[in-house]
Amino acid sequence: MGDACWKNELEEKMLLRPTSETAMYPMFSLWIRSHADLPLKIFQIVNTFRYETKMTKAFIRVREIHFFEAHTAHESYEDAEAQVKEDIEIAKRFFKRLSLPILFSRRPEWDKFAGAEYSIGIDVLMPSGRSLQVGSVHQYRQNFAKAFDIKYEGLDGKHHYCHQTTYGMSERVLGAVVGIHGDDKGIAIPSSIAPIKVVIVPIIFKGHEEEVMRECRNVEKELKSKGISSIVDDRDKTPGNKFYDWELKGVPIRIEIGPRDIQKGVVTIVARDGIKKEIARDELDKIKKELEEFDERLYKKAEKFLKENIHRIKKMERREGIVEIPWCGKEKCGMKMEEELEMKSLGMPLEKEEINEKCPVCGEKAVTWLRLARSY
RNA sequence: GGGCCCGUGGGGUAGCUUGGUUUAUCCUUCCGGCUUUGGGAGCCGGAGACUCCGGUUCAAAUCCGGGCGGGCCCA
Repeated sequence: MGDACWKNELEEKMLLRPTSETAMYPMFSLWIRSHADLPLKIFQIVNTFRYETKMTKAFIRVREIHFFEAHTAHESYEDAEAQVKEDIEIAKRFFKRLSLPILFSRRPEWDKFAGAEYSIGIDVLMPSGRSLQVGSVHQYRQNFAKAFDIKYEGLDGKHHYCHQTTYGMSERVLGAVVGIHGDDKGIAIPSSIAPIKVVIVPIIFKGHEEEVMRECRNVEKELKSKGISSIVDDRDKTPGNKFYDWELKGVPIRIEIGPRDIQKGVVTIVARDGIKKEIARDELDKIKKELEEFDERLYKKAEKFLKENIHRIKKMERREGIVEIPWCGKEKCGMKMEEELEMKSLGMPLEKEEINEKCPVCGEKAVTWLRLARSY
């Protein structure tokens, strides 16, 4: 950041902090005395500022980043490795709940976090065809422990350096939700995070006002008692107007209740993605399943897009989305691919896989696939 | 870091080139009323703006300089 920031007096006084590692690890070295203190797992939410003057993009490239991150310290490399595996499992569950398909890639050496033994990036593919990193897991081994003197006394009575990991995400996750699930009508929010899961729109006809409103209130009350957050839209607007409004805001399910529904003993439900059906008035429990199915459709749609846009290619070839190219593992060849394809490396797939291809740059035997994409 | 563009009611805009007949246009929004309601209804009434500072001029939303804010491309 250098003098760019304090050359001129700022309107707001600000305090700059160094990286989390630098701020936290001197404390780790005080807190950690013996193996009984391990594993140590610290979670924090912290805002970091990046010197971005131009090219900011809401959620995706911001000056103030809202990070949430986990720092762990362990006795052994194996314990730290187990933590990394657990982090990956947590990420799978977390992003699945957001209906976001993700890719794990082990970043190439030249692109790992400085000080890490290795870094795993969690990426999504945005509708623009560009990848977006939404999370990272780092294995630090003893690198930081040695730098910050983080030691514990083991059962053997000797002092050992800890093994550390970190795991973090930011509001980019929201950018991914909005970008991937959004459409021309507005955003679509998976039910797991939708503040309002169901909106009830009364379809009022002259002479049925009270009857319809009463029914709407009853349905609302019932849904709430089942733990489904819902509201009745009783504004003085036409139903069509309300439909557009709630679609813009991304509410997963809309319930329409009019005289016809009451007469038939049903409610009409329409999911944010357009699926419409009637369910019996006394089977409102089914809404829960409808919400799950909505989330699953969001996921499937995004997964289909991701799969259709991952291209395994054997020679240097420009494609939209993400490419996977056989790679010998040499930095020089990786750089060449980045340069020629005008893409950045995401890294290697975590899953080990036999590969009988040749690196298209040097012609030597490939040891892995290298993923590349235009990224944010 | 280099280059380019833009700031007009809550949102979107016209007006700016050629300064003055503009009480600053239109759509939307918001408030009140009547009426209507199964995909953006209608009528009546009301509210709401020239980013800031300086300059030129009889006169500035309009021209000039700067600040602040925003956007895009390149590194």
